[in-house]
Amino acid sequence: MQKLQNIKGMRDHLPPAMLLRQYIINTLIGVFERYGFEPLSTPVLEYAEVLEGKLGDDEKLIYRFEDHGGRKLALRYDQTVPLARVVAQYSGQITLPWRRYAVGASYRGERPARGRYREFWQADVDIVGSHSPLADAEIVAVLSDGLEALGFPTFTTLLNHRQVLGGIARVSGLDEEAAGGIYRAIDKLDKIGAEGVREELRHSGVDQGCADRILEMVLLEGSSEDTLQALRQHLHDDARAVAALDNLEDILRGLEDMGIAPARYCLSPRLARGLSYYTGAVFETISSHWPQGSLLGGGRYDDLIGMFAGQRVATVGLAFGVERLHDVMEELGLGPRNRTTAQVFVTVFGAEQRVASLQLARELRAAGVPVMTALEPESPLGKQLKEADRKGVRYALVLGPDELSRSEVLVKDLASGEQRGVAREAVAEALR
RNA sequence: GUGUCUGUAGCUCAAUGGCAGAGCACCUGACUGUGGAUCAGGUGGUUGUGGGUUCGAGUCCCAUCAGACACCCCA
Repeated sequence: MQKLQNIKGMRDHLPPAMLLRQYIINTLIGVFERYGFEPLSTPVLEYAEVLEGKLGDDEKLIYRFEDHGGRKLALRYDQTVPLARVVAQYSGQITLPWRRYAVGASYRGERPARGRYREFWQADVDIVGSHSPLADAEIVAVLSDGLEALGFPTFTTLLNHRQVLGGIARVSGLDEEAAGGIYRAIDKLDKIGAEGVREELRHSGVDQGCADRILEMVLLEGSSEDTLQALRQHLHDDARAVAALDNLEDILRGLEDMGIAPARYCLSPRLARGLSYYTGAVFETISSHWPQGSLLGGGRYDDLIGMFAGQRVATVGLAFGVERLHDVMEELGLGPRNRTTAQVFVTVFGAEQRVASLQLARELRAAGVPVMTALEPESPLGKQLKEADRKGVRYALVLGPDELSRSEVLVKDLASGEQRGVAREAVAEALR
């Protein structure tokens, strides 16, 4: 018999963890659907060639398999490539622009860390087929509303644009192609400080004057409007950067018009992200409670979704990482503290009262109250109450001879210890 | 993928190279219509796994698996 253990980076989710996970997922789905996003589900397995050639260096992280027929398969790496496949495969059945969400597992053979696993769930939202800055704004709005619905007290979404970074590189006289390392250095500003970035830039072969110019732009702080104006002055010679700043201004106005609290977002020229497939706006949410890095992120990627269709399909989206949210919420004590699904435990006093108790449970369920019943009518009441308490059920109901003779039910609040007799027909109401 | 650290009862952790232990949890009872508190008793281990050194290994060495942290990258 093999030792029982999990595959590295893959976890079991026991009921307490599962209850919080489901709360997170259900809460997010609620927000998505209030914006009119539609659900999509695709298989966890894809033909390997569907995933190949889209991820660059990350390709080695893909889990690959052969099935019994020798077909080369792969576990999906994210929800984005499957979306691209669906958009191409069902073009006749999909009306653009399409707001779609997908919740499910993806797999990456990375080194696991806190908030980062080899099997992980994402709640992914995208708007497919729209260039509008309102689409970008709406994704950020969904992000904001989602985190607020989950009860996050503080978070900020940093906004930037790929062509703002490109402009910063260009006006500093750098080869854009070779600028990847520079973006990564810039992105680390908050972690390693201005001098750390200067050091890294120098290592990348950037001369002192260039580094100073880059840092001057990247260190801009303050209101989004001020940052925007300052960047316009620095980048006014670069047409693509100017267009990007116009786009960011439109997105910011969209957020304002949508009524998203200004404290929730901020223009940040230092935000870089992976950038491998982003083509426009990028964003990333940070929280002081998650020093490990970004809570979630996303952006516009106009080239990726259309690749199977053979045309550009403007798309903007983001992914909520369920495990990461779960780990942060657990640390912060956010979310419901339920340890079980049942709100009520119906005891069975004895053989004589068994029918009455089971029928009461049925009535409560019909009224929408989640109920679990005692399975051992012979066991003493104390033991049944103990079971209810240990399961974490809020109320215990007792239907003994005394209660039955008065057509009452004893309702005991296991948290406070208070108990009272309630008329049988009023029990469901009393438990609300 | 690189580096550092950790792994002993269900959980949190003790044990100088020399008899594997405690607290909590769990089970039973004190308590035949009342859970939590208290008291008494009890169950529970191939010390992650496989090798090696040694008279003797939880302890030292090697490998491996898993976890944590910092890089890398990301949800």
